[in-house]
Amino acid sequence: MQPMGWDAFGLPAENAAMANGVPPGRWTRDNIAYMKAQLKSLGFAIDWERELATCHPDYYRWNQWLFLRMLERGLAYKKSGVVNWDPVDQTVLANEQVIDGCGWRTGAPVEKREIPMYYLGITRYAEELLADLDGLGGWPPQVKTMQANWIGKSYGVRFAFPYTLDGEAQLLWVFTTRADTVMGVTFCAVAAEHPLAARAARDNPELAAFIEECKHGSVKEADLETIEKQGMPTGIRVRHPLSGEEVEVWVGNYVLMGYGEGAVMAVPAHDERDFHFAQKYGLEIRQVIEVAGESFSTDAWQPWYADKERGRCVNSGRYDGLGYADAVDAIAADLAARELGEKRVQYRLRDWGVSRQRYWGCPIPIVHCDACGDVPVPDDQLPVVLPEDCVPDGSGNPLQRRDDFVDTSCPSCGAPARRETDTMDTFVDSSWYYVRYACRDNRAAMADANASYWMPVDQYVGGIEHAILHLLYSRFWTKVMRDLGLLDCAEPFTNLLTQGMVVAETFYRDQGGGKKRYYNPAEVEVSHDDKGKVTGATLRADGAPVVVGPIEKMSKSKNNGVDPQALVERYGADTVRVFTMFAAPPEQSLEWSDSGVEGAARFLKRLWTLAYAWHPALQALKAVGIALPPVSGADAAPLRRELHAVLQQASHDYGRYQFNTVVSACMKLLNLLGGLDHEGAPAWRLALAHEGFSVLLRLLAPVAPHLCQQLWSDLGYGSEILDAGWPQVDPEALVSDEVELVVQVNGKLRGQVRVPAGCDRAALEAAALAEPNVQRFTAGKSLRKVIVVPGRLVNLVVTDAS
RNA sequence: GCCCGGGUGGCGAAAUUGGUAGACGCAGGGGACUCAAAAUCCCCCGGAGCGAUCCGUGUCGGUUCGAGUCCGACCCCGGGCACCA
Repeated sequence: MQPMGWDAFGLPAENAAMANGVPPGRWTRDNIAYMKAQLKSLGFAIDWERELATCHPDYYRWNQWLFLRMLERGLAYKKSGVVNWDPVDQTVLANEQVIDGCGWRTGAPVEKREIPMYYLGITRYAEELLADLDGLGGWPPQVKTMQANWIGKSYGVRFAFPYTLDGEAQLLWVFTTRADTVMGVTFCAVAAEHPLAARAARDNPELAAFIEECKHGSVKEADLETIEKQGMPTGIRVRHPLSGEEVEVWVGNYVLMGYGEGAVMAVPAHDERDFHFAQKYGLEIRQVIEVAGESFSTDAWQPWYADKERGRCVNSGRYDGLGYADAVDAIAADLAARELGEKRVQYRLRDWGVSRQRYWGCPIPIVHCDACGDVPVPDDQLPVVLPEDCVPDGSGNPLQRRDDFVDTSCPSCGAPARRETDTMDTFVDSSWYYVRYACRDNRAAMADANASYWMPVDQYVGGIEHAILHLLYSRFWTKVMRDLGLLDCAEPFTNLLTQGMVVAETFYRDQGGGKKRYYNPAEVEVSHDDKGKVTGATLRADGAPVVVGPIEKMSKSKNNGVDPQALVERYGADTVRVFTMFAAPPEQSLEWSDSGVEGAARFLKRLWTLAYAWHPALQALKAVGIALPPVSGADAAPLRRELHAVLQQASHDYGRYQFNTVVSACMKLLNLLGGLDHEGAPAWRLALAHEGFSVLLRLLAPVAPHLCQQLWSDLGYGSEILDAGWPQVDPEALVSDEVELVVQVNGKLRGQVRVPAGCDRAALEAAALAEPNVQRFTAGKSLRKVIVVPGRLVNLVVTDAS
């Protein structure tokens, strides 16, 4: 069970409050008391207020302390940032659609806002974060691939286009990974937030309007990539650094200010996006790369236009004939000679903006003073704590209206000053909680020798949705703590299991104005057609229809979470655990359904009944202290072979976290034991049952601990199943003197043969050819080849006799 | 749009990583027990065919003695895309 705190993904207490009808987002002292009680009733032996909760003042203290250490080292800094801003809509208040106890999800289009923000310098660790992925052998490869792509190391050239503006010589810097195409530049494009765009807009109202329009879009990469590419010329011209030709600067809505220089060179002939942009606005497309045997046309884009491997420079003066690598070298050297550029390694990764305009988060420990500027809160005044009785009303960050929080004095000069009201991203909280668990009692330090002793975490389990952000932030935070001498490890998690999402249907009604109200699956009656397809859904409360939305991961905002508590109450925890583990392997996403829970209940019931059927015989055996005879003989051998084969498979599957087939193995063992007659059983059968139950109970104990512990002691194996040790495969039991092989003819199954275990190839071939059904397919053909897969099959390759 | 996964019976899935496709369950059908029902137990259960056999792992193509598994193209679904956390 995952330890629970206030963040580290989802506030359990908040969910509990919502489930109990407490209006979400009304964070009053009463609610907090209620939530504490909820946590206690859920059986968490955590005094969360004193110890573990990541919102606890003592945890905030170290968030803030480390933030200040980063600030001292320039690893945290303040700069202007562009964020998405949900417009506040008071009418939503009535609908109780809430996010984060602060902002209200309105469904209205977002605006971009430019505000001062604090950033953490994760990009300084980009190289190490990338390189250390190689050492993470216990991580799923796809997670490492995702992180590597996210960091996005690329080799390129940073160079400048000189220009003169307002009588001053200036440089427009750009970055490109395709310097070999630089002679094909026909224009440049800058982001709407670029200073050059602002300067040009000063005497160009049309451009100013366009820039204003760009500000209304989203800053999300997904949206930027899918919007229609739009642009407008600035009228400003810059000089090509190599050819000296003048090229025009455009403002493009697809250029990101936060990435690279906020400006790009455009080579329409060899970049697909530039190509379409140039086509749309009638800009020049100049071919400077050719591939032998292909012909270039400005009519339509072809993938080879961007081919780095086969391309050669043309129409590029002295670079003609060079391939990609040589051309980049030559061009970079020439740019360097003019002091207008150099080779540069670039990362896609951006610094981590941690400022949030929300109430519920760790306060950023800064005081704003008119005289001294932004002053860090001194260590001895940490932590800066949140007022607990704040009631968000949907009109922005409520901290801004709390004078008792905001009004303070400057730590430097003592004059009246204002506290920063932005709080930290809650990813900060989740970046090191596992470190704090190992040294939670230490009031004097963020981490100590205990933390270093326990770290790194041997086995971390989390949802695949955290593959990039949370897991990358945690790795970064660990490296920062190491560099500050707080930890002696460089990576937080040795082994990683990424669970698939539990997904469920979403149900909603449109509230008008793009707003939606989501209903929990428990409140909804779903109708199906004969094939089991969903045909519609109605709300139980009023019988009127609701819209069936897409199947998505369970979340608060979509209100599609399903609480297994009802099942636990009806069937017991062991049954629900067996059912859950049996449903699918943990890495796979799973659409939640109750069907099948009956099967799990039946299985445990059968196990219990069968164990007690054998109970008197096994007890009697124990009472007289007879040593069990070895399980041997012709009757026992095949059964014991099966027992150990299943055990081998189950142990293997535990090793790869495939718990569904472990449960399946336990069911097979039960079926095997159920086939043994316990009435007046001979010694070998008693011994086999004794061995069988001991294996089955130990395999199942991690999944159904209560029942297995009880049976373990009832059947007289010992007092604690936890101390029993893992069952071991007996290699002798697996040995068989006969094997059954499949016979194929030309790859198609035609028969089976039983042969002695040590049978040689010739005898095997003969046996296969002798099989009557096989002969039907080989008669009159000539045998070309015989393929033998030991222990599995013989494949006879035949052709028509010629 | 980009990155990462996935697609197998009516349903959840398995196939020890290129070697008998559908293990183990759920649902369904039939039977036993019962006055009856529940529970329990037994049998059947991908499609076509009396059968031999043929077809079948999202679609199309390829490699191979042999492909759910490998390669190429495409379709659909899920996760992430930096302020949901």
